[in-house]
Amino acid sequence: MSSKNFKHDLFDQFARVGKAMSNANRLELLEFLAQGERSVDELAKVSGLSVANTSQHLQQLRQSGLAHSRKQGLKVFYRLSGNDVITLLDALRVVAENHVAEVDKMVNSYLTVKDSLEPIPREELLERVRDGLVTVLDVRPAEEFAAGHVPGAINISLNDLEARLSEIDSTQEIVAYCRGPHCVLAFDAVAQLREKGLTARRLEDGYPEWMVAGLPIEKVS
Amino acid sequence: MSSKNFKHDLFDQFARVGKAMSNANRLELLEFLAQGERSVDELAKVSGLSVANTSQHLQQLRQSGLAHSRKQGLKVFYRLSGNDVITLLDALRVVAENHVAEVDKMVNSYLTVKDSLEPIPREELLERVRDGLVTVLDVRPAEEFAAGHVPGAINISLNDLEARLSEIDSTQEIVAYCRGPHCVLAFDAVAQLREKGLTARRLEDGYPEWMVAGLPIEKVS
DNA sequence: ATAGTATTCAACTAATCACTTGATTAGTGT
DNA sequence: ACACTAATCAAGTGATTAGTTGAATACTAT
Repeated sequence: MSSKNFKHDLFDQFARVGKAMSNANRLELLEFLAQGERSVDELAKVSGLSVANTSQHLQQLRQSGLAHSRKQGLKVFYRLSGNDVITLLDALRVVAENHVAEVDKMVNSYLTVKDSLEPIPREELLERVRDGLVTVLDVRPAEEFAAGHVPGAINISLNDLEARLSEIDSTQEIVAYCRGPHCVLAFDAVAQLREKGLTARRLEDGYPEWMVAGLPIEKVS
Repeated sequence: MSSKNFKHDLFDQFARVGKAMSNANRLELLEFLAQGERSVDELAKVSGLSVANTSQHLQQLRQSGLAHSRKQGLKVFYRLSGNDVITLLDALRVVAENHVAEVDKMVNSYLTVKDSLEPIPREELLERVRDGLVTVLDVRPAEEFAAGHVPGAINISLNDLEARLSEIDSTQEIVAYCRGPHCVLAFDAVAQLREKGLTARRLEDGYPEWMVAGLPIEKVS
């Protein structure tokens, strides 16, 4: 094999991974997979894609090395092939945030009051949880919460938030998080809570980033 | 803007960055850009693509936010938009190495004697340079060397290596590096040096990674 | 002005991609 | 064996992509 071809073939392999991340629907599927293992029809439901389409996207993710699959009975479960994939997705997000003008514009315009929603970094949250100063609110669906969450967090999915508002200690600051740094659930939750007069902020990242950072996690047994 | 659309639009923006990395030629251009600013025709020459094709790829990189351009006289110079792009490319490489079977196979088969070429990590090299134990060899072309290199490194491009072998202190271990973790120049250099009976190893990363890690660098003034 | 160089633009072709639809395979429960 | 469900496959459509070629633009030097 000549050095020239070796080089090009190698870049071709890297490009396969890039291709896997070149489609919005696949990126959304990857974000769901970052929460934990999921079956094809769960992913189809939650992403709003047809089952056949979802299946095809997932197969591409598997072929590019980003995901693994496992068959159990009727169902096929997909999962990320490793935590390095979460690191890669976050690197993608960081670059997009820093250099794609539209991303910054979108994030800011979706949240009219940007400054007051200044997100709290992981380490700071960990400290304040230790000191008992904050209520941590996980606004993801119950299944995702069950698969792993920030220690001490309470789980109220966004849909139920209004109804279950009384469960939240309104004297403490609330820190909401969900699937990732731009997951809208947390943005919406903070907006709702602030409307009710509570003090609320957003965690800078989501659960997958917390987990990859090696911070303590808790699971429903 | 509904939350559903916000989410999808955001992933669409992320996908633009993924698209930029979904093509082998663009990834190769990005690796060259990671060495420093380059004009379109330099990039065309070194990548072996036509000028028009190179120009179009570079425009895509600019539109996706990965690169910036600057016109000076007749020439247009492109550069990476930030060091976070190097971080992203490395995250891509890591995932490909870990999960794309072909990458591992290719890297190992190109170098028949893998174990003896065990690369040396950045920090270890830095120590050994301080202690004066190794000769650091930069096998990139002179222009890239000039734009920045590891302190104390000598520059002999791969083509000239055989002719300039006498310039190398054959009593010391030699550590070769080039553009990135898989840059073949360093692989080839190590193979050549070993053939001549010298002790040679490869730096684990290339110059861009060294620079992003915040380690000291040296430039030709 | 004129010639020369670097880059981009515009038009086109072949290949690949995203998605739909309907059929097919694999496993479960009766 | 039969019906049912989850997932995949196969074929087809319209859209996008990578590349070529030749013309157009922008700047420099004579």
